[in-house]
Amino acid sequence: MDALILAVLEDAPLHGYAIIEALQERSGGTLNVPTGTVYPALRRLERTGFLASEWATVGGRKRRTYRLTASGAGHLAGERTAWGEFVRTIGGVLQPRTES
Amino acid sequence: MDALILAVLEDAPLHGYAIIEALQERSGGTLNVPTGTVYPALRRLERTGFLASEWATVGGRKRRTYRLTASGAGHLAGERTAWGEFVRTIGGVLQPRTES
DNA sequence: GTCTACATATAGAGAGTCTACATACAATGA
DNA sequence: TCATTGTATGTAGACTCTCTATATGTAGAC
Repeated sequence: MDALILAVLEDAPLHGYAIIEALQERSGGTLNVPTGTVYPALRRLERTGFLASEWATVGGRKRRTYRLTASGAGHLAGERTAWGEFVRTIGGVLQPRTES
Repeated sequence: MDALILAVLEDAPLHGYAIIEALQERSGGTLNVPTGTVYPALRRLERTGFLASEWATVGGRKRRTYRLTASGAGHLAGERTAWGEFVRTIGGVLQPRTES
């Protein structure tokens, strides 16, 4: 989850609600992330220093806009590598053994 | 985790300890699953009906050998499909956007 | 006699996700 | 005018899974 959020914030800063929409769009509607997952995750990522946030008011609505920090970008790079290794490992174990 | 266990039991029935070794072997040593993960998982899978077990004594040591049920095999097939979709979805979101 | 490998199992901590709820403003439509 | 839908943030509590640590016991090697 954390890596996904960092990934959508890589291109441009977004607020929580927009992040949820971005995740849905990028996944072709597959990913349906509830607010109870995203908002705690954002706070967690900010506390860790991977994100920074600012309040803004747009059209009478308050938004908390998050942006990726340098630290967060570095972490994202590591997560991408780890994801690739993870997929290879799990895929290798899950793969059916041919009997011959 | 559950799918990984089902996968290693697809070829032949194994007992808990052997499952841990099989997971390590298949992953090239990457996967190091502690007993506190495997044994509860095995009981869970048996309770669900995906596995069945029998006690055996080999060389003075007691073994509980688990085998895949038909239900478990069906579940494994579904999990493999789900894994593929999951990888595509996450990979798609995680993938860096080229700016052009 | 002690250490390592084999073998199973549980208790409790920790972390993350989900459901459900609470709040509030804007815009649309009946 | 009032209800509904969409935008927007957030928390509480339940739930599930994984991990660490611990407990127990046998077999074989040194």
